[in-house]
Amino acid sequence: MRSGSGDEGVSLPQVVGTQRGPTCLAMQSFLQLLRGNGGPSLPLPELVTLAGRLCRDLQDDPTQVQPLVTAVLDSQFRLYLLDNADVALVCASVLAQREQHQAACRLLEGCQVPGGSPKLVQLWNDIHYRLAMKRLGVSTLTPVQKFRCRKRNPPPASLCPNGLKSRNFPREVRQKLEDFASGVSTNPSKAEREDLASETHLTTEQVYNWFANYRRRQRALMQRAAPAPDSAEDLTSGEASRHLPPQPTDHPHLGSGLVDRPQWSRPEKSGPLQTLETTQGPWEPLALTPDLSGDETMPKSLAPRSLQGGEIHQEGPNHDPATLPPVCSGPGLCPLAAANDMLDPSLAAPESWLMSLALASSKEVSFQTGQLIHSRGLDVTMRPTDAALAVSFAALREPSPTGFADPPSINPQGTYLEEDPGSCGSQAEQQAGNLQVTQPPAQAPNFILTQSPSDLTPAPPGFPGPMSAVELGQPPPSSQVQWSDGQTSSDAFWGARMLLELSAGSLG
DNA sequence: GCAAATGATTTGTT
DNA sequence: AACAAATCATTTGC
Repeated sequence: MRSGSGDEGVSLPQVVGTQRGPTCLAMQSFLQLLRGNGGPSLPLPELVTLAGRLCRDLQDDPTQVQPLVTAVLDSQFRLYLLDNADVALVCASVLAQREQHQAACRLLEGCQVPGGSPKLVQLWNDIHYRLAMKRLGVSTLTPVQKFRCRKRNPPPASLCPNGLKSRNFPREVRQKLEDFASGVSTNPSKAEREDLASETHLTTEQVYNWFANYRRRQRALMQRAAPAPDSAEDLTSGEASRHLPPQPTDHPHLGSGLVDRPQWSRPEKSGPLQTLETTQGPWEPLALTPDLSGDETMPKSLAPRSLQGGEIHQEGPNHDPATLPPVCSGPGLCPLAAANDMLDPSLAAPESWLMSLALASSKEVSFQTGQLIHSRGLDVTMRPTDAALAVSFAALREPSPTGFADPPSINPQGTYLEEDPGSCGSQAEQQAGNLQVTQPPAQAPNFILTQSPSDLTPAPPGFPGPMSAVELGQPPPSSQVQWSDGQTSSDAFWGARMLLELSAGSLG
């Protein structure tokens, strides 16, 4: 912004290209104009414009700028000339360089630059930084010291007539962006960003940055809320043990708009559960071996692996991603709003339950964080969304009538739900209620199938026998699943229904 | 005064 | 170009 320059369309002596000579022609004529007796031989506005152009062009040349500033400050037209932003900037800068800080500040206070000037504000601040450094006897100021300096020495209103702009976006703007992130997408398309930019009066780049920061910080929040140890030493390190997961309700947007991560808080000792990686890779399979009974230690096959750049790690023969249904990620497949409504971060990681399910069934299970669960061990390919998982989890916490029990041999110390099982229980109840499932308070934080599916024939009371993919409606790659009763449901929720029916014993 | 929040920038990758 | 990650600078809340 060059407010106050106003040098377009005025025929003035050329300065550029001649400024290196000791006798700048333009400046010589300018100095002569300044010395005019009784009034300038050039109309005042043009004189001001010429002064501004000279100052701008010569500002980096001390040998030229010094006499120029002296001439301006000694001129009878000083007050007019200083209303040009470039003149004021150069003059104040020179004064500041001469350690005449007070004079520079008075000059800046006195100039009336139309519309203000960010550069002059910056200079004003720089001058006060220097004064503060001098006072403190330091060579640099910390950002906070600078901030306080600015607060103590606000720039004159004439330099920023519209007031100092807040660095943060207005509340309404942020609200709009957050609404979009939680209700539509955290990753808006270019067209959507352009729409948002015009709605919020931000630039598309600002909108992009906002969503990038949003995604990043939501992930960080999740990682902080649900630290999954990468290694044994992580479990004992101060960093890992210092921060307990914050209450999810403290973060109104936690769980809103996060489409690539599960939202549940995770107990610290989540043991063999896969670390939540930040990748958005389509799959993060985890091959489980069935011989975990009674052993709390992490099996080798469960050692966390880093997953870089969405690379797919496959360790089991049944985990060819090409044969798996597509990740539920489209808005049509995973109604985000519904997911968010049902999502409850306070529920312990539902992967735990499904892992247990698979463990007990002596089969393999692999899962991708939050979006996809694949348990071929049950002849089921589950693709619930986060919401479905939450519901599934809630339903599965019903231990006895569904054939679930607490085999201490597999998960002897309630590893998955160590913290505050009571609150989890009430949450589970609430979640289950959303699907008309009566959920008693959780009495045992861990459950497991007592038998593998192959041993479940005949099924225990209320529990279905081994289920084939056909019986359960192996999810086609499409978005609809047909159930045995003829109903169809989107695959966003069929995993939940499967588990609900499973737990209610209505399947099979 | 400190920590957290926030917007922007830089760098590297796909 | 889009994106993630790391980082910086600034602002805010306590």
